Amino acid sequence: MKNEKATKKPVRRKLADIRKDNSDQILLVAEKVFAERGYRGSTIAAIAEEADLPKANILYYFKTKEILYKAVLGRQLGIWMQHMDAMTVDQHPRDALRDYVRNKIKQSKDHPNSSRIFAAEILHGAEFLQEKLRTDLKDQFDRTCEVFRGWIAKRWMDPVSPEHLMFMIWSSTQAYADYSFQSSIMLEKPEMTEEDYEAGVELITRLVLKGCGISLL
Amino acid sequence: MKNEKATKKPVRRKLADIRKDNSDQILLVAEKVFAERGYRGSTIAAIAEEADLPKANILYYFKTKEILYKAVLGRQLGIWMQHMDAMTVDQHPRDALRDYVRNKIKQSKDHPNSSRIFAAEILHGAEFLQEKLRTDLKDQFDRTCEVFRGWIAKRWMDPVSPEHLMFMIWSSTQAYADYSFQSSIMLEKPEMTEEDYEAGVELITRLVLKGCGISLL
DNA sequence: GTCTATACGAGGATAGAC
DNA sequence: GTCTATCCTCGTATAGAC
Repeated sequence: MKNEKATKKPVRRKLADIRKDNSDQILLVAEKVFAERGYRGSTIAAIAEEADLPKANILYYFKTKEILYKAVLGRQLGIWMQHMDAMTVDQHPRDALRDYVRNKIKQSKDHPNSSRIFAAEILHGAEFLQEKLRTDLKDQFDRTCEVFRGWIAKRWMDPVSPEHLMFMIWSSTQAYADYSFQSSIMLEKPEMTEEDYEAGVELITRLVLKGCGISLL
Repeated sequence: MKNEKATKKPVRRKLADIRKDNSDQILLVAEKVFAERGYRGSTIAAIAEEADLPKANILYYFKTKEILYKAVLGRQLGIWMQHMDAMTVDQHPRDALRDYVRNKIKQSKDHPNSSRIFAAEILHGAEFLQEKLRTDLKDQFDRTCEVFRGWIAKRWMDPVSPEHLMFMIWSSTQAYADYSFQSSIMLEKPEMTEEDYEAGVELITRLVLKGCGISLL
């Protein structure tokens, strides 16, 4: 066994574990900072301070700021897409769409930072994310559009454009993360409540279902 | 022959006009750069280069980068809100909402930069815009919600939440500017066409009207 | 593996010539 | 009103002690 002498820790932890814990912690903090201030607005110093570590330590784990940012993006892509997959052509669109809208808004509530990072990234041309959009997201998008087409073929919903329906659901649900600062100002409260999100779910579900000719019951 | 007044412009123009022309030109270019790269990502050098002027000239007209950015924001707020005002309680919601959606998407198409600047600003906490949101936009928002309530009272539409309906219309129409990079990737085209915007108008109008119990005819 | 000190470059802002 | 040269701060990244 090598390097046994090197460990000063009383607890026996593999170096790989320490590394993973620390880099997970950094990723978590970086996600928050990037979401709040954007890629260029975020400084390594700010991330370091938030993580309560010296600057150099951040760069020990992630060699450059760009590498760290891409790591954050990559980690979030799965979270961001995970619910699209749940819709299948065998389900009735009433249930599938209702669940999707609910889950997507719940995600906006629980992980607003993932959503904001993606939104900012796309807004500015998806410089770092373009390739993943063209592959991962595009595949998922096509599969989901295919499900919508299946429902239309079964006469379970009206023949609306699957692509634009998807855009509408994405944007209106994401708004509950991306524009929540604005929404809470309009609603005159310090921040959105559970009831506000619930009202959003209800309204969007209603518009989608009735709009596509699917009865609500 | 030495052109005796070569240093001066041959056309007699007031200094005030020169100033206005130049600052207008700078604002136009700055709008583009800020939209593409965000506030912190934009450099005065980049704006100067795009405007084909030296750096110092930009700062002669706008003392600081922040002042320039706020000028851009202020200039766009009107454009961004102008169509909300057009909806009145006397109109039938079928016509008013259809026109609003159409105009809002047209705006996303014609002025994508205004929309992107606002979206980025709000995403990151509306640091520079918060006051204007609390006053100008909030007032307009309240008036429009009041119009919706009037329609509901007249039984012209179902009793849906005016606030969340507004959020839904804002976000889904704005997406045609903010997320157009993503949308065009999903649609597998270099950029969105006239027909794509038209399909968006149609889908959103349909969902809003049918969703609120307003007949389409 | 952790941290201090520092090199180095980018970018905002200013002085002052023309 | 226009522009060159320059200052200076801030932020990334590295070297090297512990």
